[in-house]
Amino acid sequence: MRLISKKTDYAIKAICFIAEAKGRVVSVAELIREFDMPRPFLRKILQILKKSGILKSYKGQDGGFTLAIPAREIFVANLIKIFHGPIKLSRCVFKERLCSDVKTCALKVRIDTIETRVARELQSINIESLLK
Amino acid sequence: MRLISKKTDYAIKAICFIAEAKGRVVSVAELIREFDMPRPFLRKILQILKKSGILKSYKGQDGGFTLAIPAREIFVANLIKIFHGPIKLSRCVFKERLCSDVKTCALKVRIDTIETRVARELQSINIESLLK
DNA sequence: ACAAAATGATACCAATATGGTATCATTTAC
DNA sequence: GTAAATGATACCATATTGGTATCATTTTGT
Ligand code: FES
Ligand code: FES
Repeated sequence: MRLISKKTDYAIKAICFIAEAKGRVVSVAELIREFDMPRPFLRKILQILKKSGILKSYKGQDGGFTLAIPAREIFVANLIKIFHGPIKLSRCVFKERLCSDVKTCALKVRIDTIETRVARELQSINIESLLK
Repeated sequence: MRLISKKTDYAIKAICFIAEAKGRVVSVAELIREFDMPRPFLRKILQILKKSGILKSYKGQDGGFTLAIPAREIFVANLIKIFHGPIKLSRCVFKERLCSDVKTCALKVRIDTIETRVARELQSINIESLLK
């Protein structure tokens, strides 16, 4: 049970590095020189980030990536969502007929509360706040 | 990413039912009559709960399970721990050499804060509070 | 024109965690 | 002694996550 998977973690590190380059185009080659990540895996991650509108990419020699939006507007919650879908920590396995009243189910209510709080906190962490 | 897996959910439901029987011995047969759970899977879960000291078991005809400790003292966090180990939502994939200073790593600090809060809240939900 | 260096797209495989089954041994009540 | 229950254990199925491989496309520099 993890909030931050490897994908998310690699993504955060890469985005931070790209953010610190302040507009200079950063290639995968440069990133793996900096971090110890599997090259093809990182490539896949960056491609997804590009498709999601977090990064801009430049093909060809001297190509690479830059941020597509300011670091201040990229949130950890966004990244988790991109790789793992919406944050849903509980998922009741009992259908209507088994839980006497889903609306007021004590367990569901309490787990949902925790879930909402976690989601809000993850939404409050932006990349800018993680830079040196 | 879920806080409550099927194992945990089944366990909670079963424990609640056993708690509501107020000391009467409850068999797996009775539980699957009440809930729609796969019999061998539920058996495995109950065996683990027994080994963990949550349930007491009685073999032989008319056997089954009762609570080993009061419902008030069984917490959702305990059950998650039994089936999935300690609650660790983050797990940094970067070793010392990559994170400039693990002690003050901004990401780690913030995720750890969330984790601690979640763990505390799950620790505050006991089975008694989930009974009808 | 062409080669080198980069990303784009896509298919595939590996490892792990979770969900679930099957079988036989043991105990107990009647 | 038999039926009905749990104990123990090995095994399998499915989903998620982590990771590789390959080829196509684009761009830069000579
Ligand atoms: S048991 Fe799932 S909502 Fe109550
Ligand atoms: S990157 Fe893991 S502790 Fe900082």
